[in-house]
Amino acid sequence: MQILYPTIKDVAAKANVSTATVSHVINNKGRISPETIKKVLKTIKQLKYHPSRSARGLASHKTGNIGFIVTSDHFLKTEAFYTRIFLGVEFEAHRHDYYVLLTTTKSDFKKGDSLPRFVLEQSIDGIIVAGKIPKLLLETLCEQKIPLVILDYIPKYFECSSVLIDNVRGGILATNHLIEYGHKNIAFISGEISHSSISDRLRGYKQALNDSNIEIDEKLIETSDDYLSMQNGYKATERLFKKNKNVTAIFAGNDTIAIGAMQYLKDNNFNIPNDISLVGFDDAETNSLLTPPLTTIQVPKIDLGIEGLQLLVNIINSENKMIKKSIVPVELKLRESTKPRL
Amino acid sequence: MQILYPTIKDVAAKANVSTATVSHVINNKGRISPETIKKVLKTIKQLKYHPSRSARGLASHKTGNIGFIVTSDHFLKTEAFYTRIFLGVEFEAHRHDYYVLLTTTKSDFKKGDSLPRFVLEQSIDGIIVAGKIPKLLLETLCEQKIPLVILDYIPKYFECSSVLIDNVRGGILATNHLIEYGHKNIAFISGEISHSSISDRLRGYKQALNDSNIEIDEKLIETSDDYLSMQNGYKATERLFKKNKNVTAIFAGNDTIAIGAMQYLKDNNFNIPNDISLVGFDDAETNSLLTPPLTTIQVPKIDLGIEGLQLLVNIINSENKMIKKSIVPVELKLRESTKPRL
DNA sequence: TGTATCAAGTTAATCGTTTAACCAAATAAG
DNA sequence: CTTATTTGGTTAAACGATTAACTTGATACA
Repeated sequence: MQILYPTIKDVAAKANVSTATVSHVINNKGRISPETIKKVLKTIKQLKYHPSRSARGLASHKTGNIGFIVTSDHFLKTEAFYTRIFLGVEFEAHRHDYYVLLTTTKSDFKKGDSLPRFVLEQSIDGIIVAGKIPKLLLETLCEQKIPLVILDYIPKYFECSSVLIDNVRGGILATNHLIEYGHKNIAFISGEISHSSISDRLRGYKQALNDSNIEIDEKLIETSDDYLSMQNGYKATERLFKKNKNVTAIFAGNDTIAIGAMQYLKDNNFNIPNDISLVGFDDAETNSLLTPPLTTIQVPKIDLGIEGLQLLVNIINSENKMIKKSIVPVELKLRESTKPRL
Repeated sequence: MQILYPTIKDVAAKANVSTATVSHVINNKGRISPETIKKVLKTIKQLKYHPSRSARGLASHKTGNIGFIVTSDHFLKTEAFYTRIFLGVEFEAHRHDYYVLLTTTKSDFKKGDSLPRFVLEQSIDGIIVAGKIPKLLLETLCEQKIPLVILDYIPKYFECSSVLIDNVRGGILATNHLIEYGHKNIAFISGEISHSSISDRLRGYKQALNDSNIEIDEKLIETSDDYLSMQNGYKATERLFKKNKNVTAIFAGNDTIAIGAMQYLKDNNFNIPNDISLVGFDDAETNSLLTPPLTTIQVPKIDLGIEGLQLLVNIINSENKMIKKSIVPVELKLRESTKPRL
């Protein structure tokens, strides 16, 4: 029933060489004369031959697949964010002739829980981890000695290759923007403050204030470790205004928090941007649909994925499995939720 | 360097049986006594053995992978829509122990262009096609005799297994909702009218009007074959109002078109929903962020993916490769962009 | 008692590559 | 003119499963 694909034997027979020669031509190995190479390549083309992945995998222990791991929590709650990273990875993988196997994992990985199937069944050559995953899982993965790159998260007490967003710089950009617009009472609100990305944004905020000789007022910093949801953005803003009456600008830890803040401000008859300027941090692509459109720090999620895959491919192809790190830049995306203070 | 995984031989040796017996136990084939099964399973657990995908693939011609094809155009322009479908497929694949290989393809597939790599390299057991893809590509895929399911699109002059959204019913629901709200001059606007999904929505619109004995006014129908973009939604609304002054409600072919319409209406000082009621058709998840939140027909994209994968697995496992079709229901999602006409 | 039948496994070929080890002819070196 | 080295391959053994065909001992049947 299934169509019969030509095998390496067919090519070898037709080209009057051994299968080893064909294999060598395909993989640019061994010593083959230019004429033979030409002849073999021509035959491959004629027969429309493509080596079987399974056979290659079995013989060479290279599968041509990359595993992509993200916790199901993250994926569901911040879908657009991780989806775009995945897309970046997938896009770049395509260029490098890899396929990406996506899997989600529980965020409460326990001892005895089994690793993603693609690890156990040895159907990947490397792993990309997107965002925070349980420490134990990460450790277990590293024990497998499979090349691994982690995106958008630095585990504490742990070294591994990673690609990060320049969160500190993003925090500085956002805060400086508000400072330049003449704001002095600039608040920072967020959830998940223990996540490296968020705490880095806060660090950027503080640094920018420092650099402008504005005193850091802890009452203007309203953080928690709750999830980055609209609800928690709403609540954080509520708490902020309970403690503080004279806020004129808010830098939110991410866009979802910002949308929650927006909601609170609308409910309490604050006008954005006339009364309050608001800056987010880009986890979503839909900010331009908001009223008013949200000024934010733009995170190149696709690029993050691309960079991650490139790094991984580098590691796979290099002998010395050294740890490499990379940081992708961010920029301010000016929209209508911020306004110079008169 | 790489950790050494146990092979079927290790299991066989330790359990004092042949590799064939182990294989039979794993695959529930052959005649093995309960005690032997128990013994083998125990050994497998002890050694933490997992069969290698590559080896299995080579020997049995089953890869455990599913290919997912979408045109890059669609994916980029309607990312959230296809992403969610992909997520549904991926989710269900996980349950069936499959992995999904995603690939994008150009929307102008020509004779001589090569098929997705996973087809050529035989690294998939079945294919899911999401949305409209070039006819020639679809035909070429079908020639390969690989089980295939197409989602959210029916090619003309072509039979294959598919899962579709109940677009006609969606059109009826949207239109009936407006009728029940007392609207008479209900417009339909859209792009891509030649796409089966859109033309079905229009059919639903017409049928609903008919059923309520409202005459169909062609001047109230403003369609084109342009892409479903906000810009084209804007333009379509503009054209609509040029021809027509007394529209009180608009049913848009999808949410993006609706957002474009919203923009036009705002720019021209129409109030939604007081002056004009607006209904979309759900391609996005972000409608609740709009002002006002958009009433729409909710499309269960995740379910569409799930259903698609189930159908595909059915086909893979069944002897007779007959064509199966499935339709997923839609429902009205009431928000604030529609209002009873006084 | 002799012969089928059946249960429970085993043997060995096979899937389509890769690759270490080998080889023959040509060239280079001394 | 030998002997070493290089060039351009080939041979055959893996890789780790699956599976058709076979075996062997037990049971059933006539």
